Amino acid sequence: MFKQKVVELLAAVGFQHPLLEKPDLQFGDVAVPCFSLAKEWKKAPQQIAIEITEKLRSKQQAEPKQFKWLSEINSAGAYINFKYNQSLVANEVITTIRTQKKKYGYNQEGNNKTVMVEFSSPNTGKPMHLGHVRNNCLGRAVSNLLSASGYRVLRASLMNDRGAHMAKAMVAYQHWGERKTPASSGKKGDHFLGELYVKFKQEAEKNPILEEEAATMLRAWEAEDKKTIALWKKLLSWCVNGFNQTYKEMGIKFDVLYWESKLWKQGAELVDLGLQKGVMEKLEDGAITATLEQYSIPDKVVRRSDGTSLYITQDLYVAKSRFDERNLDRIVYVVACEQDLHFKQLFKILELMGFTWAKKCYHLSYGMVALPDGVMKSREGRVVDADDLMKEMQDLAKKEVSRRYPDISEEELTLRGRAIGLGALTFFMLRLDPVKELMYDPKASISFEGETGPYVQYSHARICSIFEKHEGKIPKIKKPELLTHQTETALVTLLTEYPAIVLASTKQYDIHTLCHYLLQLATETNAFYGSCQVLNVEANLRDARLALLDAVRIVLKNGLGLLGIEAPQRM
RNA sequence: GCCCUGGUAGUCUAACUUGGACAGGACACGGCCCUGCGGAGGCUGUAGUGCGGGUUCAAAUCCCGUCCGGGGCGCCA
Repeated sequence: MFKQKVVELLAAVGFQHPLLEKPDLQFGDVAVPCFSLAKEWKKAPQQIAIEITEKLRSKQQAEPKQFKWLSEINSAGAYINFKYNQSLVANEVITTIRTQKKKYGYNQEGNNKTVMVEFSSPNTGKPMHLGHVRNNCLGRAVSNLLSASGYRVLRASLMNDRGAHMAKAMVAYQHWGERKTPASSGKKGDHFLGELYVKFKQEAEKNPILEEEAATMLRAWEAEDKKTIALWKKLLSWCVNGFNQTYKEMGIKFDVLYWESKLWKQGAELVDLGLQKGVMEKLEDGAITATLEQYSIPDKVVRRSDGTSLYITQDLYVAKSRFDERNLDRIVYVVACEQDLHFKQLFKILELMGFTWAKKCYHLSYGMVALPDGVMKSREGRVVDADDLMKEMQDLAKKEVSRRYPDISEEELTLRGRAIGLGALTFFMLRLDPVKELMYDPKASISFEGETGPYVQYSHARICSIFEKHEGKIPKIKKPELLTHQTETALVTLLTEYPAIVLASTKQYDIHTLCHYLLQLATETNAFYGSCQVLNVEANLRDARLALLDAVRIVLKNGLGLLGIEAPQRM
């Protein structure tokens, strides 16, 4: 909120569009490099910095009121450094945070426009794995961030509930299911099916006839054979029940579910339209392809020679129907980088078809999640199962908690274990730039030291503990000018930056930026304790520090909330 | 083979869009703080831009080449 004032000040002395940087503490709170003006003004940047600083200072003398939020303006080399009037800034930011509470950091960038975020989109018939965990975490965080930026968010998932993988599970069930059910065997529905799927893979290697059976099963499904459909529905409902348990465990909810089984034939009229518009052309054997070669993208077949449609045909249809029906401002597809080309083709076709909303489609691509010894592939049987992983993390967290608090109740232990275990997992998934491949190292992920979710949660809980010691009293800030220690002013400055971090994180889908901000805030808070006492000091100073910590606590909780992580009061 | 993407200390990573003040942080390793308002902490030391060119007053950042990793190139999803 004060950066904007700096921009205005500079504009008043003829420096348009300055770049604001965060300098080293010794220099000030905001720094502006003058290199960009060197050419235009035909002067050395150092000289420019001195001149602008002089101008600002004389302005400051003329109208001191306008500058009361600034304490110093200095030039240093090619930089102009601004130092805030700390007590004024501290008072304003702390009061703002404590007034807005949960809403601090929100903005109205979205202006209530609607965005759909499609994520997760699992294949039924197999349980979710580590890759889905990253996807779910990203999808949830992006949704939360967009929501905080004033968008109406529709969380959507496209369930891939038909096709070869389901047919195989169905064949496997007929052979080896022995009339068992998830309930009778005490298994989660998706795991129950997952085991059948693996069984099919193993048996099919020995007995190729099974593949033919699966193909027959798929044809029967497509022909809507009654018995086949009944079997499919039974297996599907088991699987969906299983998924719902996983989503519940993660705390993820969807607003809209799409079912491939209801959509897979759609899109024919778009292909006809594409032909009319010359975006698509018929091949010799009757298949139809979108011609993209002139845009350096490989052509893409959108209708088979037998007249049936393909996955991308469905995607074309689904995109159009979403924009037609829901007045969307944007769709964000959270899908792994394997499908980069698919989305490139999809978006290009939509654009060539003349849909103006095509440019509002965004593929949030993320790198593969790997195990230390190679990439995860379900058929290799080295899958890290999502449910197992979440349970493992919670067990580890519980172990840590009970080691520290042996007398804790089982109920409380479960709550904390859940918050900490899932927090660790979620933060681990979100702390990296999405384009980077993520190596899932079980040992590193369970560590509670370093750049982790539990570290941020710990900082929050530690503040809560101080308030508890103070009998829950939350004082007003009376003398913000007492917050003069280096660690205090650093915290205040960090707090002012939070809304800008949220906005930047949202605009660029850079969730890891928010993660790093929270780590920094947590580190700075812990450093603060090292040099400042809170409760055992004079009352006005104590209250000022408590007010500061209260604001930090709110921001930590808000930030973790956006990431989809709980902020427990005790750990 | 072609296309996309990444390469930053022993390991992982930030900054790359918009080139600028000693490349920021974490883990590991070494030293210190050890009856603390929660040590799940703080302070501190060592150590880094794959390689080769180019543009620029200035390059981790932009351009070209090269090497290495990952992904993709189906009338599969």
